[in-house]
Amino acid sequence: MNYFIDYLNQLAPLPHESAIAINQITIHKTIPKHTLLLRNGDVCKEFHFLESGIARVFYYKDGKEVTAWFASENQIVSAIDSLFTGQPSLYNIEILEDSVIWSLQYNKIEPVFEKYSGVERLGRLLITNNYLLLDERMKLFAFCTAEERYERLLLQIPDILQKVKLGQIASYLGISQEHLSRIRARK
Amino acid sequence: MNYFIDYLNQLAPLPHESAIAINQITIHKTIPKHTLLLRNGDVCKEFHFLESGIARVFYYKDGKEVTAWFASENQIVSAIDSLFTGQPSLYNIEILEDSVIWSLQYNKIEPVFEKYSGVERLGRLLITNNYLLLDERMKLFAFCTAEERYERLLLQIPDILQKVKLGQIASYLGISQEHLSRIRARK
DNA sequence: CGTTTCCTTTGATAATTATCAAAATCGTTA
DNA sequence: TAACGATTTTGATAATTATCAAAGGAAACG
Repeated sequence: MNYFIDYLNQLAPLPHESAIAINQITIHKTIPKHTLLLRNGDVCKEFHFLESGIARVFYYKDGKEVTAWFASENQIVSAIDSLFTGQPSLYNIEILEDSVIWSLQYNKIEPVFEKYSGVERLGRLLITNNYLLLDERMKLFAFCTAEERYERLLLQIPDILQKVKLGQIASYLGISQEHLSRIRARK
Repeated sequence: MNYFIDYLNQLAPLPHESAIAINQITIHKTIPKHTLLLRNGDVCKEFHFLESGIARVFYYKDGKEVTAWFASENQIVSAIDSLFTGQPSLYNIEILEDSVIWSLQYNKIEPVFEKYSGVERLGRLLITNNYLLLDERMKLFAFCTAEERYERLLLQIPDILQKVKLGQIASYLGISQEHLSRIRARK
């Protein structure tokens, strides 16, 4: 039916009827680069599936932007802290390259959960997946040096250097831009 | 009925029938301190609710123990990375003080999910909660100095100093034991 | 093109934190 | 209470990483 439904379907089989229900609360958009999908302080009400393009999640620390997450094709991006709590988010979501996305309106999903227990399961698997990703990121910080984290990121999103500024990558790795520059120099 | 069911019930209303179903796959145990509930390399097959006592999750890095998580009364502890993937865990789970726990046998939960969609929802909320906790921990590392993280931990588990060795706390905070000792000295 | 602006690299220095070794403290038990 | 083992603190030094400033390059725009 569409990329987003395909993605969900691969997490858990999604009957046609519930696929339609999800489709009805999902908006397909083309977003130009530099768009802010969410500004910190706002409540996040959607989560976005990236059909193509690249996005980053960042927050401000001492007035400076710090990247918390990158998302590229076939990934979910959202401010989960806000989406699930209804509290204003600390995070900003920025589209870095022209992107095609599917935005699911989370405030309309409750009736769909009620009606289709398979969707409830999908929700569980989706958040479980995201938990595991976050756990991976914690382990990466726990086990690996900045240099190793940098190499891992390159494996994960090989063309990230072409699309993202060095300072944004450095803050994602938890180091200063200068330090990342020096790490790259000695290779 | 029991502490664990009470806890679940407060996440989402749990009909009597499904409470019984959960109860049937849950084991109530008293665990003496220093017990290893899970050893790294093993697959985690349960998750544990702490009725009383304290536990920690740790891994080995360069032969040294590093604490990833503390859990105390009314909290869940598990090696979620392994529980949900079936892969061997990097984590160890150790009981630090004599504890009373409820261990849910996760490999028996699938039929319960199938039968009671409310339990599926509970599973979703449970993992969502844990996601938010992990996100908090990430933010703590992102936004706060080791000193602030230490103070936050004291607020969260005030008597942790009485129960846990300093080195274990230091590794949880991401610093050396000596450094934590010095942080404490200048207060 | 030439110029302007933004981004990355390089250099020098300072701050933070780790490491190693030894001393001090605490708790337990003979 | 004395003595032992375990834990924590302290001191000295080294390693890591940040910060600030300036130079070099690359991209964007007239």
